Amino acid sequence: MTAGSSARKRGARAEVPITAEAIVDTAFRMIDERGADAFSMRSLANELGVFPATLYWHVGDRARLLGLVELRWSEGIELPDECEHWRDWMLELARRYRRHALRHPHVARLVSVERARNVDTLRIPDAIIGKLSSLGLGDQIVHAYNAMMGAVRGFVVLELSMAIDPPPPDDADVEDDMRGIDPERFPHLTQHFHLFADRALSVRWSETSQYSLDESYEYLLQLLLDGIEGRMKPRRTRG
Amino acid sequence: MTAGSSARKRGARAEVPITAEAIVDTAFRMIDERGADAFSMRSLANELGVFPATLYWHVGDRARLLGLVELRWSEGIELPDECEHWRDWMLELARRYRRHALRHPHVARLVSVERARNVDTLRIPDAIIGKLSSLGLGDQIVHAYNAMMGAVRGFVVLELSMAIDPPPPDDADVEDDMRGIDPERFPHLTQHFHLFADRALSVRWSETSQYSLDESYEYLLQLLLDGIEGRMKPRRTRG
DNA sequence: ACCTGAACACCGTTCAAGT
DNA sequence: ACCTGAACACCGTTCAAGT
Repeated sequence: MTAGSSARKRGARAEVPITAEAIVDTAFRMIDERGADAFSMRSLANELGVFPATLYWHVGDRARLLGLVELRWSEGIELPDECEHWRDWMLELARRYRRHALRHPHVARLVSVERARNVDTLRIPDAIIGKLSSLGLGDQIVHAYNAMMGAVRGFVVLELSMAIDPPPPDDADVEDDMRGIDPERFPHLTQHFHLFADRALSVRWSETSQYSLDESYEYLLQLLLDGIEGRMKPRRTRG
Repeated sequence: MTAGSSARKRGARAEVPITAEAIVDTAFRMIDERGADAFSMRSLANELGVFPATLYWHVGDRARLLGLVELRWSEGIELPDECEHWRDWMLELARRYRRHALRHPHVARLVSVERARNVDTLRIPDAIIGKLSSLGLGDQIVHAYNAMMGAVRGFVVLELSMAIDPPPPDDADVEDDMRGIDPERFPHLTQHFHLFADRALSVRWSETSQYSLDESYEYLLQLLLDGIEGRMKPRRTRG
């Protein structure tokens, strides 16, 4: 009984037939509940009660499987109603994106980090382009798109990697890191430490910080949307 | 001669002594020149002519080694002169950061993606905080910092992952993907395809696209800096 | 202090062979 | 068409033992 508990005869079919869908399902659940480290082609096969080679028959290789997991994940994001004003629409989409990522941090991180062979939907990109195209941005539309996409997705990826990677689990190093930073080398951080402690990218340690980055995210979105708005009308680019 | 070409006697020292520095050096070079896949603790040990266990004695484990590689990489970023106006200073730093990342794409991606045990300098964060603190942002300073950090680093990470992950190497799929997108499902992308083709995040395929994201990056930076500037004076947040 | 040699417990992927 | 069983070529990490 190398694969699962019910040893099948060589070449016999599984009693409950394995499908690509069931594989993606289980992979998603494993990553979501037990973390990325608990997932491998072998552990997944074991969970399903089949041999690893079976997975390869159904979904290709690991990269393609992760592509399918990414697709399943992204389908969980619902687009806001079309009727909304573009600014509220964009704001709401960005919020939903981040909320969905924080709800499935392990999945969101793994698929955005590993070379997943793209089964990319273009569903969300297309919707964003649609909204932006009505703003009279001209050829700048592609830059507005890239700026939104890069900043929003990037922010969330960084947030996830801080939330997931356990910083060196040296017990009460918290206090050490806190007041232990060298005021000579890092004078500005020292001075404003009360504002940044456990609240800023690169200055965070407790994996589930009591302080979320909610406000910073909102701040970023306002910067982006204000900026795009300011470039809409034939008002000059700067000044 | 399992390790290197010159077989040493059991327990004998290496003729050229291995140091932590030499290990980080070689790791950096391997990742930089041959890509992340060519790097492993074993392949690195092999390159240095020692057994894997030697590395563990000098640098701890893989996560710590990557932390050191990250540190080495980040040291290659020089801070702009202090005398510059804050806006030009910030702009220049952001440009240098991206330039440095694009110069060492494999290193920059691997260390930003893998759980590297943080040997983080806080050199750059401290400098950024210093600049921001002179703008009269009040408590918003932490959000300005997070927004800049998240958007800039995030944009670059996404750009790198598109540049590195070889999209399915199906020869002239370029043309297939180009006009092959379903106009029913993705009407907006279809309509503005000439603007986005190979020029936008999620809509890029050739790994060394002739179109860079330079302009989009500049656009993003202007949005961010304009926004921060607009929130400096006791001028109201919106309107 | 520094390194070997071997072992442990894993990986992803391929493939002939079975039903 | 679908799955087994075994193999190939790797991993990261640990540890007793040597010098």
